[in-house]
Amino acid sequence: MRLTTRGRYAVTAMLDLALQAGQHPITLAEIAARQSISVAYLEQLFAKLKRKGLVVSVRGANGGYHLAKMPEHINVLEIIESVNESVDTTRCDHQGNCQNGAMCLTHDLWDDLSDHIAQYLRKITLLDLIQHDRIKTVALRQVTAQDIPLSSALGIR
Amino acid sequence: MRLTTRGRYAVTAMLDLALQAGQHPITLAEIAARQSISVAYLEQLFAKLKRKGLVVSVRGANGGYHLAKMPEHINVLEIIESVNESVDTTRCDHQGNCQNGAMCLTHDLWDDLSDHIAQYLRKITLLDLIQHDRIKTVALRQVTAQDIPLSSALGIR
DNA sequence: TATAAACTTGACTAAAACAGTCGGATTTGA
DNA sequence: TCAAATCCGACTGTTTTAGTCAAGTTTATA
Repeated sequence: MRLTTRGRYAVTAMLDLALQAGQHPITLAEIAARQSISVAYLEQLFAKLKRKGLVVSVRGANGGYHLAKMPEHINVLEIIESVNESVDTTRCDHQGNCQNGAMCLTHDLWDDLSDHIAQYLRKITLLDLIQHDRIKTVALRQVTAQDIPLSSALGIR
Repeated sequence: MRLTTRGRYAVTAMLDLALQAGQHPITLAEIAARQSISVAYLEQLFAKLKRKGLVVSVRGANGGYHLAKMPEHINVLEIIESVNESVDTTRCDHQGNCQNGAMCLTHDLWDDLSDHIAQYLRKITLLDLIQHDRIKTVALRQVTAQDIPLSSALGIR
């Protein structure tokens, strides 16, 4: 388990995709502009997200990306694991080369921690993130958001 | 929060120190032999552990290290943070340069996760680790352990 | 049917972190 | 005195991170 800015970018981009979801696909250029990530870097990340089946692409003009599943069926753990790929490699790999009991113990400790983190992140879906932060997100959204009335986004009517 | 082999080595070494605790200080050479870590690397780690007040040193011949506190008052989090020093630097540092709501959201997500991990690790003390793994540890300990009867270590009488 | 918009792929790079090593200096018990 | 031990700073090779760059392929649409 590695927690770096790459994982943060991936979650941010996926969240952006979820927030902008509609009929037409979303281009990386749009996400890049909104989230201040270079298109080239997003390409790298989305290649992995696509490979893991989290997004689907539409090639050619007017192409872009969609979420492959509903926001409530995509959790944060799978996003992070998609871009970081190698899940934690414990030195003493499950058995074998433990020098003695103490060595094995810290292995278990690390293993338990990994499970704990994984469980925590697996429970958080994109929908949770959208709902938790909807008001702030919409309020600060840039001019491109004019297609969504602020009042309805805020739940006012 | 970084979780690497450095942190694992530090916890292993501290646990070794706790298990061997007695009147005379424990040398790095002993720990190195038991845990298969080079003395040079241990020196680097123990310099940081000492700086953070987790161990005390005795210089000169017959010198070595002691735990600075009782095992129940040393938790895993402080050991890891001692050797990794830089606690997680979130790109969007608490406020300021958040490009928009979505960016801020992932910042919060990451922050919450860090808290969660920290809480988990802070609850685990060296004493917990000793007690949890006492049997295996003692059973596999090397020849130097002849001073502790296996039966008593196993709780048999 | 051009053509421009968009994804796709693979190679490349600078900087940082990791995982140590090495040489020497200092301290101190015996 | 001398050997055992900590202390200290500099150094190094490898891996990962965080990207960039160039050259494709695909496809809607004018």
